[in-house]
Amino acid sequence: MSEKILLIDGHSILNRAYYGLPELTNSEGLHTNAIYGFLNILFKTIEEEKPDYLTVAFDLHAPTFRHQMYEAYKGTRKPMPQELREQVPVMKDVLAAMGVCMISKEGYEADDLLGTLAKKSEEKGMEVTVLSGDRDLLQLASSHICIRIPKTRFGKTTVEDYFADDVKEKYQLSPEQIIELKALMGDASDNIPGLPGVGEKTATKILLEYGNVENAYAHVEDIKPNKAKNAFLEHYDLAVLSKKLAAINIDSPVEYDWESARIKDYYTQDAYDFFKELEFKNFLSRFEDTSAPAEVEKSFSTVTELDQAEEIFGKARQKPELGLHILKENGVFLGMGLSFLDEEKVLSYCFLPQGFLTEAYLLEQAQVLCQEAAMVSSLDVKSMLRHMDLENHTKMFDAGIAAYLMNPLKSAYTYDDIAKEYLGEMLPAKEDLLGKLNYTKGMKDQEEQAALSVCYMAYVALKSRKPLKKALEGTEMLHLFTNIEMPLLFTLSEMEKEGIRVNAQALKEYGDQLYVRILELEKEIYQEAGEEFNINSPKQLGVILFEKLKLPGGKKTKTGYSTAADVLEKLAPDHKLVADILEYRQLAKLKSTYADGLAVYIGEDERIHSTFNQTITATGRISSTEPNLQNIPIRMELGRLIRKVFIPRDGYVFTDADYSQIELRVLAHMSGDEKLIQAYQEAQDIHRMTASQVFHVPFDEVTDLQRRNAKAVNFGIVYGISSFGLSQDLSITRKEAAQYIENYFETYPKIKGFLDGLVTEAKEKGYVTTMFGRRRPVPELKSSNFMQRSFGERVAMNSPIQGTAADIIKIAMIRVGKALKEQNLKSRLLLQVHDELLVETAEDETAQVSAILEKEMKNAASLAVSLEIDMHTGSNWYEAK
DNA sequence: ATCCTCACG
DNA sequence: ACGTACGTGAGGATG
Repeated sequence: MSEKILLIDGHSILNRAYYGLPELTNSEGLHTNAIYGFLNILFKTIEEEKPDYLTVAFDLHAPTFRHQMYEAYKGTRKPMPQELREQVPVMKDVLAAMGVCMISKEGYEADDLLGTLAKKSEEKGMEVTVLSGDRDLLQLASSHICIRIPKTRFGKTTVEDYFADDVKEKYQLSPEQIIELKALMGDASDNIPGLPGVGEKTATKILLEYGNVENAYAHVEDIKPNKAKNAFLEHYDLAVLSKKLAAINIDSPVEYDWESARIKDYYTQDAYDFFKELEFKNFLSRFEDTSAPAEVEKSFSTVTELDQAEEIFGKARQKPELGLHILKENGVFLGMGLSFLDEEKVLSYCFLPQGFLTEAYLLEQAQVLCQEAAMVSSLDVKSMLRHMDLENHTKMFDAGIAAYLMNPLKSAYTYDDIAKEYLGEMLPAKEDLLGKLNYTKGMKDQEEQAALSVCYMAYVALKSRKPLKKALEGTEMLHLFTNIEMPLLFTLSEMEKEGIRVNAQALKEYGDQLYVRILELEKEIYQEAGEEFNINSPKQLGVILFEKLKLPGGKKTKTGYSTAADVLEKLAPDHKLVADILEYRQLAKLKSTYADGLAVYIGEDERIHSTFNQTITATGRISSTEPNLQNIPIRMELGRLIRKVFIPRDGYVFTDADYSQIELRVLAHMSGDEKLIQAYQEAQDIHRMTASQVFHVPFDEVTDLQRRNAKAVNFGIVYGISSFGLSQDLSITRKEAAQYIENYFETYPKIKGFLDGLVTEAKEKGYVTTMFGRRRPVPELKSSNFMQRSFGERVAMNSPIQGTAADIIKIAMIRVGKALKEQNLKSRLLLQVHDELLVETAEDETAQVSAILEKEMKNAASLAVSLEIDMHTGSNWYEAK
């Protein structure tokens, strides 16, 4: 069998990969998507073709012989974007580390080198594959030279193969005629001029008839489309030049030794280090044998036998420090990871619920371990607490929360990420081990891999504790972690376990009522529109409103017309159809998200147990999911009625307390603006006071409009003021909005200084902080994009305010929970909605609960202004607000 | 999977 | 000139 050589057009493939793949960077901010894509295509091709030789050709910056021929050739390719340019030298280094042969030559393009090598290799009797994104190369195709053109679209790569016959089939022309084709039609991307008015169609026709440019010119009078004939007469010299430009030089003076291109083992240590640095985890698995041995010995094993398990648990109970993870998916227990240090060796086990190793037994053992160990670390302590009753122990360490505090912008805190960042170890991620399988399926089909993943979780939890603690110390967040986040975790766990009672019957009736009206509206809308369509489809609705009925409003979103409420509201007064659609939307939302949506979460205990997530938001707030109980309607009366289905257990009432303008008070404190502080000390109605001071009118003469405007400005300040945003909100001009803002800053002079200071600080340090030291990085401030940068500025202004308010209510929650227990009350904290706490209060404890809420919420932080709350009791959530 | 819309603070 | 208010989660449509 003849030998095979693979030749690659380096820049062309990098280009393809760059534009075909989404942006990708490693932790250092180096762009890596082109390199990643290149390697992907390289590995894939090598695996498919199994070549004996490999060479990558790169262009140099030096001018080529084409420049001497044609002045305009200079401007050729459009300039490379910086994000791609920076990847080129790294790509070459990676290839060098892999021992891949590379060539380039002054005065010649990669095409010419590839053409020369392809032809020479063919002469030596080899099978040749040329990999390039450039169709120019098709002229090289023969029965032994295959041109492969990868196409990357939406992350998927398909490859088109061209031997000589394939070129003929696709273009009706021989490979050599591709040069003629280019000469006639030109190539914009290569800056090759063509004949005006001659495209691919005409060019192909001419070539089928006359074979080549010269012969066509000889018969120029017969050339069919008059336009082409004239173009030929006028610009024949141009076509001849273009032909020379398009022709690949297959006789470049390259010195090339095939032996140096022979494929060796490219899984070298150097390459491994590179892949690690670039964070190409998928590729690292190719380096099984050459991977660096870890410093500490590790062992990962799966346990399914009772006697084995008992021995391990016995050993673990002697250990001071454990890593633990309980794996549950969709409410099903799938396994338990346990890790500890044993004679300089880290042992990690995954216990699977099989035979005598029942779920109950394993969880019981886990609880015992948690009670007896001096320190237990886990990636998610709260999920563990679901299965066990633990007092608020200070010996628990939540590595997920620690990693979140270090960088709250990540979308997840997985063991492989934490290992990479805090242990410097590259562990295969869940996706590497199981692909797209979830753990439930993974445990069935790939038990070993899934179990290994569980081992890693316990292992990373154990090992990352100290580095994470160090990192928290170094960023002055250890106090925040130890005294706020960790205790809060226990409070949140209790809230989740407690749940909130919901009247399923009432909820059903509410939904049924909505449905009656929805059907009515649907009928009317179809009539008014003159046809039936899906009202829930913004696309279809846009066509009906703005094309069929030609209502004003035009385009707005990328994909078509905006049908958002603020757009429709402008049309509603004049068009009943639009008003009906708005009402329909409102009802449909209430029914799908709330009436129907909540019903499925009601448990056997009549209660809904939401999950409160502590590691989601960028600012430090908590979030609520499955279901979200932090966005239950209240602003519109019809929606607000839903709150009547949230009821306390028998013999209890609800006590609801919410902070009054906590964010504005935080702003007053943090800025130290005396005028705003004073305003809070004097007035109950801060918005009226603001209006009075900003618009220079006596307090009692402030009009409703003035108050409304002042309120909007107050909001705007907290959001990171911009005149545009304010103008949108108030439907005024930007100029007017800017005037309001200016007046505001004149009235409260220190606010501007404070907000500007936050932006400056963020630019200098790269992050902003809350009163309690919580950090939020603001990488957007470094962006070259104006929009992104402006966003960064608003974030820098808003996050310390929103985040400090979040810190304060977290402190209040911990203290309220603690006080309820210490006073031996039956009442329990159920929900937190950012500035509001809801307590299920035993009827005979209402006074104590009110006192606790009042005291703990008001005293959670000591500010220059007082923290005030509004408090209500009621027999359901509607009544308690 | 991603967009649009809309519910809350 | 750019094209937005800050922070979330969920449902439905659509590719």
